Order: sequence, then C-alpha cells, then structure tokens
Amino acid sequence: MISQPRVVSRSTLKRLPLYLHLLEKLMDQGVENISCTQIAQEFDFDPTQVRKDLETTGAVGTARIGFRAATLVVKIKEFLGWDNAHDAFLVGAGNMGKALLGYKDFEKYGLNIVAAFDKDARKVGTRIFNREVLPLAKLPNLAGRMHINIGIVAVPAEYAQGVVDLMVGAGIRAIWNFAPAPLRIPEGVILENARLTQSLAVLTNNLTKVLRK
Amino acid sequence: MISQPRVVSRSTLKRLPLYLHLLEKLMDQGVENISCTQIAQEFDFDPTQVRKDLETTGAVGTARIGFRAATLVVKIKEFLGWDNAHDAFLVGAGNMGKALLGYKDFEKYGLNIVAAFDKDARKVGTRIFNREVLPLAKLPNLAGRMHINIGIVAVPAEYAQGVVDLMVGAGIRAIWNFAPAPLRIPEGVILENARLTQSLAVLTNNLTKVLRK
DNA sequence: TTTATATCGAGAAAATTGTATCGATAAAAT
DNA sequence: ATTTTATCGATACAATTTTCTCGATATAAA
Ligand SMILES: NC(=O)c1ccc[n+]([C@@H]2O[C@H](COP(=O)([O-])OP(=O)(O)OC[C@H]3O[C@@H](n4cnc5c(N)ncnc54)[C@H](O)[C@@H]3O)[C@@H](O)[C@H]2O)c1
Ligand SMILES: NC(=O)c1ccc[n+]([C@@H]2O[C@H](COP(=O)([O-])OP(=O)(O)OC[C@H]3O[C@@H](n4cnc5c(N)ncnc54)[C@H](O)[C@@H]3O)[C@@H](O)[C@H]2O)c1
Repeated sequence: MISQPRVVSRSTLKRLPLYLHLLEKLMDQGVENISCTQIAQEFDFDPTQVRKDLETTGAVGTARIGFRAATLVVKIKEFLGWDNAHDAFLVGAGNMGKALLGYKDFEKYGLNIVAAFDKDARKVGTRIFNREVLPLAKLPNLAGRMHINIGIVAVPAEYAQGVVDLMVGAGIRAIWNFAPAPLRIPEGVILENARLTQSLAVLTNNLTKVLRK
Repeated sequence: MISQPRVVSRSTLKRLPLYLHLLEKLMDQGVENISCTQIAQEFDFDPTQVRKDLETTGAVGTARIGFRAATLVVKIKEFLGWDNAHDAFLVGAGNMGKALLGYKDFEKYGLNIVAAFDKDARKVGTRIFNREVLPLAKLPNLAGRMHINIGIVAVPAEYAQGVVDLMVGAGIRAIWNFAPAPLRIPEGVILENARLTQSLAVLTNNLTKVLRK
C-alpha cells in the first residue's frame, strides 16, 4: 500500500492540477520525462517547491532524468481522487449550473454530474446536456439510492444554506459551493467554495494599483 | 488621499470579498456595527486575522463597538477597486462565457462586460444577455477605442495563448483566464487565473481521504 | 461612581510555507 | 576512463502568514 503524508497543504493541493494540465499537454507532444526545473519554469515557481509538491503524491524521480510523465500523471490523479469518477448532483440549473453541466472535462477531473435539480417548474422535466432536471423534492431519496457523495450548489446565495441542509440530510458528504454565502455544515462534511469573486478581487485590486500610478 | 499599505498578501485579498458578502447581508438585516469577533465566527477564522485584514483597507474601528458596517463596505470596495466599474471584453461565448455574461452581480464587483467575441461564425452577430457577439478581428481596434483594461478568456485551453496575445497587443492590461493552461504574458500585464479545477482538487482529495477511512 | 467586559490596535511568538544548500547519482561530454 | 553537468532527495534556512498576548478604551452593569 502507498503510504501518503498525513497532511498536505492547500497550496500544494492547488498546484497539483496545474502540473497535471501541463503534463497532459506535454505527453500529447510526445514528451516522456520531465524535470522539476522544467515544470517550475512554466509557472515561475521554485524547482524545489515543485519537487516537494510531487513528493507528496508519492512519485519518485531519477537524477539527471527527472520524472516519468506517465507515472506522474497517474500519481497526481490518484492523489487528487481523480482516478475514479465521483457521481455528483447539481442543484440550480441556471447560468452557472448549465455551464457546469456542459463541461466535458470534468470527467477527467473525477467528477460526473449525473442529474440536476431546480425549483423552477419550467426547468423541471427538461434535459440539459443530456441530464434530466428533477424537482428538488426528489433529491433526498435519489441521493441515498444512488450513493451520491458530491453536491454542487449553483443557486442564488440566499437559497444556498437551504440547499446545503437538504444535501447534508440526504447523506451527501462533500459540497462544492458556487454561491457567495458563508455556509454552515456539520462536522465531517466537506465544504469547498469555488469563489470566482475572490479571484476577481485579486485582479481588480492589482489593476487599480497599476492604474493609480 | 488614503495611503494604503504597499504590500497586501494574496490571502488577505481573497478574504476581503468574503467579509464584503457577509457585511452586505447583515446590512440588509439592519445591522449597523460589527466586530471582528463576529466576522471571524462566521468563517471560523481568527479574530486577529480579520482585524489585520480590515486594517489593510484603511478602516478603523472603535473598542467595544467594532466597525461601522457601512464604512467597512465602502473601504473594502475601494480597496478592491470595486467602487468604479471596469469595462471588460470577453472572448469565447461558450458555456462558461454565457454564464459570465448572464451574471448580474458582476456590476457590484466592479466588472462590466461590454462585449463578447467568438470565432464561431454562427455565434457572431447574435446577442447574449444583451451584449453583442463580435468577430475576433474587431477586438484590437475596439479595445483601443473603448479603453478596455480587462480581458476575460473563456476559450478552450489550446486557444487561450493566442487570445491573450491578441488582447495584450490591443492594450489590455489585465487578463482573467478561465482556461486551464499556463499562459505567458509580458511584464506589466496582470494575469489572474480563475481555476475551478484547483478548487475541485481540494474537494476530491479531501473526499477521497474521508472515504478511504 | 466604580467595576466588569468586549473590543481594538500593536507587537511578539508560533506555525506554515517557500527557498537555498549540499551530497548522491546518472547521463553526457571530454 | 574521467570529468562535467543536470537532477533528485534531504535538510537547513528564510520569509510569510497566522495566532497569541497585552495595554488602552469605550460601553454596559453593579
Ligand atoms: N453566473 C456566473 O457567472 C456566476 C459567477 C459567480 C458566482 N455565481 C453564483 O452561482 C450561483 C448561481 O448563479 P447563476 O448565474 O447560475 O444564477 P441563475 O439565476 O441563472 O440560476 C439560479 C438557478 O437556481 C434555481 N434555484 C433558485 N432557488 C433554488 C432552490 N432553492 N432550489 C433549487 N433551485 C433553485 C433557479 O430556478 C435558477 O435556475 C449564484 O449564487 C451566483 O452568485 C454565478
Ligand atoms: N464550462 C465550465 O464549467 C468550465 C469549467 C472550468 C473551466 N472551463 C474552461 O473555460 C473555457 C471555456 O469552456 P466552455 O465550457 O465555455 O467551452 P465551450 O466549448 O462551450 O466554449 C468555447 C467557446 O470559445 C469559442 N472559441 C474557440 N476558440 C476561439 C478563439 N480562438 N477565439 C474566439 N473564440 C473561440 C468557441 O466558438 C466557443 O464558443 C475552457 O478553457 C474550459 O476549460 C469551463
């Protein structure tokens, strides 16, 4: 069995997908081996940092050669839980919900959205990117029967807590939240916020500083 | 003039929008003053951390009372550059592009997407959420004339670098990138990646760890 | 009025994260 | 065959970020 480090920093975790995207691109181009130095150059990171990040996945390299790209991809995917797809329910088939439903690459990232839910009667019964839009009332029962672990929240902020409570009650273990609202979850449930506004904040703050000069 | 601290950490910058969302919610409920302790409780942060974050915006509180919510909102928005809207161009009117075009709250966050561009002839000429979809060839000229500072990249990864080069050539100063590709930009241009897969990586890694137990 | 308490603001301490150094090793160059 | 070079892996060091401590202050309670 592979023994993994007990703690991984969030920063490391967030850099791993970057490496993965790069590795897949390079492999398409026929690259077989890659060094931390090369990876670091692509992102303007420190090579040692890359090495440490890769170390957490359990990958081992060889001096003067680097790491085998194929092995690295497998190791990173394993580590992130992207080797087996997790089935997920999405609630809120609005603009963002539709974009997520239409994103084919999620399968590569271990995410398989199997159904959507909405409270809008006009949306219920339609199909979006080949997934049925179901009434919210059906979520608890279905989530249990289908062993759904991941719930995606794409409803307006004021309804987000209600949706989360429903999901948690239905046995969902991990929540990916797109609403800009602080959510309360019970111990043991995983909450991850995909906050676009945080990213935007960094952008506009930097831009403002540059423009003020 | 308000003298701002020279350096703000990215972490602080990313927490500020969280506070802002909370403050706006609380103000709707009639709250006038709020302490760092209260804010910290909402997010499970350390109160001192919140106090330091708020300090960077130039806000000052009073002992035993806390901060005036209204002042805090203004200060944070000022600091993030969300007090005046920045006009932006969006390239790639696909699933994600449409979601972004349809997001009304961006105005609150200082972002005003004024036009969309796409290379797909079937999309060009249509309107999405009341914004025209224009051919890519028109971008350089229009960006200059309209003094566009922000470019949003929502095209598939393999085309992202090309779009960025076009934007930079057109004088765009800041790029918000949604494609999972490492991009090269010249000195002085701001690049911010809105990488959803990073957030997903944290979620699935945590979930995998829990499920393995 | 006096005392208790919550909070700010500043600075110190601790923890975390990132960077540099160095020996070992494997390939390439001489 | 020997030297040089690139890289890994381990460890030490540095920077940053978070958390703790404490005095000052403003309100509320006694
Ligand atoms: N669109 C974006 O680009 C964007 C960007 C950042 C954040 N977000 C956030 O994502 C969330 C969704 O945004 P959107 O643009 O898709 O909004 P939207 O209004 O287009 O869609 C919301 C959908 O949720 C449904 N809904 C509302 N309440 C519900 C409930 N209680 N149960 C089930 N369904 C419910 C609505 O019927 C609608 O279909 C919001 O919280 C928004 O702030 C969106
Ligand atoms: N949809 C999602 O939920 C999601 C999530 C994460 C990341 N992303 C990323 O966002 C980007 C867009 O994703 P999407 O789902 O909207 O894809 P999409 O295929 O739906 O849309 C892409 C759009 O870009 C246009 N386009 C392609 N090349 C172009 C070019 N050179 N110039 C101008 N327009 C061009 C296409 O015509 C299309 O309209 C991708 O890089 C994707 O990886 C999307």
